[in-house]
Amino acid sequence: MPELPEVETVRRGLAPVMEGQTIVGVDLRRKDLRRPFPDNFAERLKGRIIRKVDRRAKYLVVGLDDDNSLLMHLGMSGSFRISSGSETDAPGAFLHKRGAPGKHDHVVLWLDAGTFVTYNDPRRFGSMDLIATGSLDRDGPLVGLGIEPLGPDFTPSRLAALLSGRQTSIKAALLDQRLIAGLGNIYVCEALWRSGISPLRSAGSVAGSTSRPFAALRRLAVAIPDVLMAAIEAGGSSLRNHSQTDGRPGYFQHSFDVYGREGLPCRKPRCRGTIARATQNGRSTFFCPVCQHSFQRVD
DNA sequence: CGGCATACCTGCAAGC
DNA sequence: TGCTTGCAGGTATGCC
Repeated sequence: MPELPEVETVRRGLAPVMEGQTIVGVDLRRKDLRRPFPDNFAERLKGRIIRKVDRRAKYLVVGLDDDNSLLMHLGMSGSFRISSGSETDAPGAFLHKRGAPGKHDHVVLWLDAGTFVTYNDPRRFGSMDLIATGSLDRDGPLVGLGIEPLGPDFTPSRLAALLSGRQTSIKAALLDQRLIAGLGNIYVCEALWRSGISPLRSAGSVAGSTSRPFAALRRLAVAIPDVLMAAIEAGGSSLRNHSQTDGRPGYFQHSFDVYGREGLPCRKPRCRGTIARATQNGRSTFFCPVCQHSFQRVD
């Protein structure tokens, strides 16, 4: 998936075409993604006016005029496509016009401006839920999510407090959505590389104390929002399954500094290291063993 | 509770 | 060329 920058890029693509629109038709092409769709999902969406398209961590939060919110997660391979039909088209007509629907087109929303918003997700790790907007902090998938790495709460002392005392690796801690919500495997690797921190170190050893965070922690607290914002500015990143809402294949994959660069030279100025790959918690980690120092390992 | 492995699903690239 | 294998950005669950 799409990590935070990709979801934000999708949000920016969807908001101008969806906000203020009425959902006049819903084509549910299967009964579930990762989980079943909510009961009467299509019926509950039909006729609703879309107020706002927001984002929380990696979730899209679509506020509706009946005070419910449509929560959508793109999983590993979800993407949206926007296309235009005509006012007299029904959702089915759109599919006929285009010939056979795309193989993994699971949901089509038909908006009253004649726009079709199609959700495609080959691996079906995505999800869609309807939750009362007033209960989002008590009910549904947003419950328990950690702080937004681009939000005002994301400060060095807050980050130190979240990480201090933890024996798990800094890599695993940054991936834990209950602590910080929105980072994924790519941007954790990138942020640790920028900060010169080994992904193998324990989270607690990076943090220092809340009142006096270590220098490495302070570098990390800068690198995380920096790398996310750079990716958003670049249009979000895209690997093989992700695409922007207009169908262009995406964008940032050639500008990763460490992710996917095993065996290639480290890009830090004056560093002569070679990017290595390790496995942590079953996932690939890319790092430079020379400039990302490895003392206090978690092995 | 913390930390880790595993499962979910399909597509693709690499290797034989 | 065709088959098999491993790997992929996600979260949820269960086990110790």
